[in-house]
Amino acid sequence: MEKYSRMEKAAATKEKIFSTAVGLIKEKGYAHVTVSEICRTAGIAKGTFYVHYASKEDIVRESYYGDMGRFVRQGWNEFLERFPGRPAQERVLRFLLLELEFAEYAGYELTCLAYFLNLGACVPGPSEHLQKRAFSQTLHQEISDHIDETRTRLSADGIFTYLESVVRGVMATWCFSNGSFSLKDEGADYLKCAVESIFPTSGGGLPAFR
Amino acid sequence: MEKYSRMEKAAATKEKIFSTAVGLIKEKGYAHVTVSEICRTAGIAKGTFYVHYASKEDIVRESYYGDMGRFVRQGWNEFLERFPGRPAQERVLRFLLLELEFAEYAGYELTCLAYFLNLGACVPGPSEHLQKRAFSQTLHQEISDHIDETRTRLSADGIFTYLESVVRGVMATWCFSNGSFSLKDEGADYLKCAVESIFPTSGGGLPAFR
DNA sequence: AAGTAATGATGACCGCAGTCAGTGACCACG
DNA sequence: CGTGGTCACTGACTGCGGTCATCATTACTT
Repeated sequence: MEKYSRMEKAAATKEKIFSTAVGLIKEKGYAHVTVSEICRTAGIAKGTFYVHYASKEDIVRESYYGDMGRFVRQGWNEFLERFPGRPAQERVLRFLLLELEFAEYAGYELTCLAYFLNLGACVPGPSEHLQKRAFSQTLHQEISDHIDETRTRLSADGIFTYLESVVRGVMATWCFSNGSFSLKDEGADYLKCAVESIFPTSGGGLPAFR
Repeated sequence: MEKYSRMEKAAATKEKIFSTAVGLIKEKGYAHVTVSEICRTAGIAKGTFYVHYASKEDIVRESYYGDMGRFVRQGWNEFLERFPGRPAQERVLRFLLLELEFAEYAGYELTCLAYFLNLGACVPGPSEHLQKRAFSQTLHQEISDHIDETRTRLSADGIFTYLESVVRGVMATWCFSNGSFSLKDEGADYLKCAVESIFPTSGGGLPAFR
């Protein structure tokens, strides 16, 4: 074994905890994995887990939002490349759809759980800081860029909040209903409805994508 | 003490648990109240708690959604009385607003918690059954009654789901942001936006109410 | 009245997430 | 060197939510 600095060793430990935990959770489901089991499998002490993560939930949050960020970024770039210069309505809708698609891709349980845990983070009090999703910047920018094409009283910030709220709400409904409808189809209808009420329709549906 | 039947005794015990728990939670906050403490205060054994309630969370669910039902029903009747024969858009908007108003009335912590716990009920698996909110029937009926006035591809069911999703999403955003904006003002703007995209505007804003 | 079933109530017990006082390897500085 | 301090790491421990075999009392049956 090579010689590592303390920092490198710590980083390696954290990574080992993370990958072990994600593996176990994917294999057996979040509820059926205990922190002790993660530690046993990773070959570390329980206390070490809490050196690197504040809670069991932290693992899911980091995993889910990390993956979501990658997924959305990649899908967005792909869209821009294949369909450059599309109208604002379509661009915004496409972005929002990516979020829904990721939820469906990640699966019902994880989505519900991530939503749940993130919400849990704000339950105790205003002390906790909430996950800021970097990729949301893209949507915000997109809206600001086309604010003159909108027909609404809402400001750019308002539109952003409104649209993100709709996405959240649809996902929550999906969770509440035990994932009983298709986010990609029915969910997309709702998003379309919301986006069209902000950005005027410019003829034709969405071109096929994926 | 009078002679009670078994059922009456059981009901009294359940009520005692409920009122004790709600009292303690309002006093110290959900996270700082333990089931053991509730039992000690109510003068019953821990096992008894679980005879009447499936979990600590059940208390909050029952309390929150019970209050919400009463609040919405009362507000709705009041509205119908004072403003009979209003157009569909306004009626629907008013109903949705009542849900938001209740959230603000119940306060940030409880709302967030109720949302959180309800979502938690669907995390483990599809076995759990979700709280059916009786008062939602009213909104569903309202939409069905005015389905011919709408301008959208969505069915009555779709509109219902869509609008409820928007409410949910706005509430979630409010929770995520630590209750940093006014549901009654900013939240209402979002709802208006959603309702207007379904029901055509028929002149004038909402008349003052409350 | 005697036997039996049903049900509310019990509290010792379990497994879990999370804690904390302590240990030892590493690192900066004299 | 050595030595004092830092930091990753440890695991026995705590307190919690939740369970379950059991009891006690009421209600039903014959």
